[in-house]
Amino acid sequence: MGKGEETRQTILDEALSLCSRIGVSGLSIGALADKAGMSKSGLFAHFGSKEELQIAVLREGQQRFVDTVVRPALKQPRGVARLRAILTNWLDWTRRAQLPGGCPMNAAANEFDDQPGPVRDAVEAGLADGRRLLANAVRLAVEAGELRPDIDVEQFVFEFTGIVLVAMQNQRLFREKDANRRALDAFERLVRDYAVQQKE
Amino acid sequence: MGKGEETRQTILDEALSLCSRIGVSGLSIGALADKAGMSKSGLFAHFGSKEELQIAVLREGQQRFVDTVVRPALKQPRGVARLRAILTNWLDWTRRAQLPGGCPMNAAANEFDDQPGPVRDAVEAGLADGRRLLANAVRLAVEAGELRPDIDVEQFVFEFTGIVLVAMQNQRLFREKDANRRALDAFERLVRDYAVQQKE
DNA sequence: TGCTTTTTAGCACGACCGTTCGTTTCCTGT
DNA sequence: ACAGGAAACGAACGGTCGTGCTAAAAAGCA
Repeated sequence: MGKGEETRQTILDEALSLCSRIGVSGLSIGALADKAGMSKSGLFAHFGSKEELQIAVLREGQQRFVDTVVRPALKQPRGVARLRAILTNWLDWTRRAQLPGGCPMNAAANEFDDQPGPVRDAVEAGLADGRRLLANAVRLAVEAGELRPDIDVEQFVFEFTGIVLVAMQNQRLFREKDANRRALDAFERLVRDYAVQQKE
Repeated sequence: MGKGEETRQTILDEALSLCSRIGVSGLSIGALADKAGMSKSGLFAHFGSKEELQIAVLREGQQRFVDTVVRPALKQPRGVARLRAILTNWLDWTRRAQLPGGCPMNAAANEFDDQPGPVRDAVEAGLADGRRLLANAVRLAVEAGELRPDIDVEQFVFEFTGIVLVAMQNQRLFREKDANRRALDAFERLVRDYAVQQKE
């Protein structure tokens, strides 16, 4: 890895942590350059525009999400266990990934849902990736015989995502300690409803 | 209502619609003054600081939320019907309230959850109000004999909020037409699980 | 080593930011 | 109609924004 790639990576690390606190649009090149210990223009040269920087940061965040949430969950067997692992990993992935300010992608989704352009496209693509991934895990649970074959996968993903979103809001805004427990309870209820009939 | 109050109100209307698109922190006094057709300093005088403006906007948004979502739902009888009305009103309240850019309070919740200060406090207080209100409606449904007496009210509110959050993200970011249907389906499942036993 | 390419710094730019101040215009009550 | 106060304005402030341009420094390679 050449010098360029190296500093680019440290910039992205710093940018990710900064933007987790103040958001993707709040991220400013000057402030980021200070954090990274280099000049504005030197940093700028790595990306060419602020938009490119924002997109690069989101991509970096997504990769770290995969590394922190998805990959470890693959060690669980296919089915509900893996879904549960995804949930629990997801619930505190920002802490484990050293992003004290919350999920950058989620923040970006709220900031850019009304601002057409490449950044919004990147956010949409990123979240769509997550949905596909989740849908796959649900289908595996069906194949494993743990969830009903006639399940509406998209509906399951919808409700699963809702649990994650409200848990994050509760723990981030209200600093509630039991948000994760509530999320798990909701998950178990969700699974119970969509589980294969044990006998009527 | 004196002249001052009058223009202050038109400013807040304009500010609310603007901030629904670009967020509370993205709201700039210059841009807002242009929209309102007055000078920066003239507008500024009404609030004294940007922070005060932001808080005033959030308060205005909250009142409009009550007028658009809560008040109409009170026409429904206490119980599940009223809860369902709250949900359906909530799902498209930003359209009916002429806020094309989504719920300002939710946007602010994501922007300010890491930025201590009066604005964050206002957001937290506002959302806490909503939770209390929702919890009350749930308790009325219990009293009406439609939900189990041993229900965990906070848990119900938690899951209800999750449904709303994911529905909004889906309709705003993915422009999905069936987000509302999915939300209603999820709601009915929620209610079914917590309904009084019809007979075992 | 020297040479070429890549990477970084310095500086300046126009634009916009929130805010202050002094002035002018408008409204209101008598 | 007029005085007094409220409301709006225009100009300016110190800053920061993103973005170019040019030169120096560093890195990679012969």
